[in-house]
Amino acid sequence: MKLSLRGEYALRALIVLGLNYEQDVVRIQTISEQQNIPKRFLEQILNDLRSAGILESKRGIAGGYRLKQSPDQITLASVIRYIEGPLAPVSCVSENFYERCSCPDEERCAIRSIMKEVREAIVRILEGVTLSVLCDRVRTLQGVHSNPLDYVI
Amino acid sequence: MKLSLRGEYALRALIVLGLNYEQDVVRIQTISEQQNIPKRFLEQILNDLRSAGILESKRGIAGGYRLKQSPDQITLASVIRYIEGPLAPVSCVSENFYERCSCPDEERCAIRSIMKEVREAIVRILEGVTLSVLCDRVRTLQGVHSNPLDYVI
DNA sequence: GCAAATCTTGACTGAACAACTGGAGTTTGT
DNA sequence: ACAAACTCCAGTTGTTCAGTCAAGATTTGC
Repeated sequence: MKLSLRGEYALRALIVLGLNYEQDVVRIQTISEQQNIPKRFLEQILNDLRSAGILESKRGIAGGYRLKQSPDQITLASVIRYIEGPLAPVSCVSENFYERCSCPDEERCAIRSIMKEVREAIVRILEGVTLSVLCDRVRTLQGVHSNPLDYVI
Repeated sequence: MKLSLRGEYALRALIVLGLNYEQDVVRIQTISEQQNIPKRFLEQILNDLRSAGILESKRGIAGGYRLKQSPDQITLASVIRYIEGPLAPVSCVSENFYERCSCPDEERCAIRSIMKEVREAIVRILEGVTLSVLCDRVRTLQGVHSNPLDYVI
């Protein structure tokens, strides 16, 4: 698993929206400025998260994005799977993106058996961390502020 | 961490050479045919491993490659770091390939703290697996053969 | 109804990387 | 000297990454 900038931006944006959960929608530009993410690029990413059913949007002059799912139902694993693809280091050990690899005997492949362990370890962590856990961690790391949009992630 | 074909080929080749440790050199072509790896590509990869000090080569008509280090001194972590780069999912949590990321406060970044855990888990596994462990696992998975070059990895 | 701000969609680009392929050169054993 | 092997450099093809741009659709305030 490798997190590209795209994935990192997605997580940063989700945290902003998570801290603002059940409030009004947040504008792309607000997130873009606050998190220093190129606006056009962020547009794409948020749209992808909307197609994934994680966000919902409101159009027009008072428009913006908002979480559709509850923060404690959104795991890092699911977000990263959606944005980046497989969590496993090789796709022949991936559950969700399995692809056969070129080795002659997959069942008895020693490399594969190690990579399965790696995959397990990664999944165990990322399935366990929800957006609400992440937001809590932000609050802990930064202390309590009055306005959630002030958080530096 | 994501293992590209290049990295997978490197590991497969190393296993062949590991099973043949302290024997004669093995020719590129032998490894290529046995493991179904494009010869020219494998050439490059073995050369890289030689520059890394992991392999040594012998030129000429009876030439080929051989492990330079002992199999129990070669960890998967070191091989993958050399061939692929950082093990960490983002380079701002990498020990060996650290790069600052774009978030405003790295020390208090919640994403970073999760990614550190992921990195730790990956490293713990891959530092613990040496080439000799891997070769043992191949022998276990496949039973004992007379000729090490017969192993299907 | 109109303007302004916002999201939506899709195409486009430039750089980097992956996975090879080719060819010329060098070393070595016989 | 010669052929089989490795070494080194260069180029190719295709894909992904990280954006950018343009044009369109939607909503709201006035």
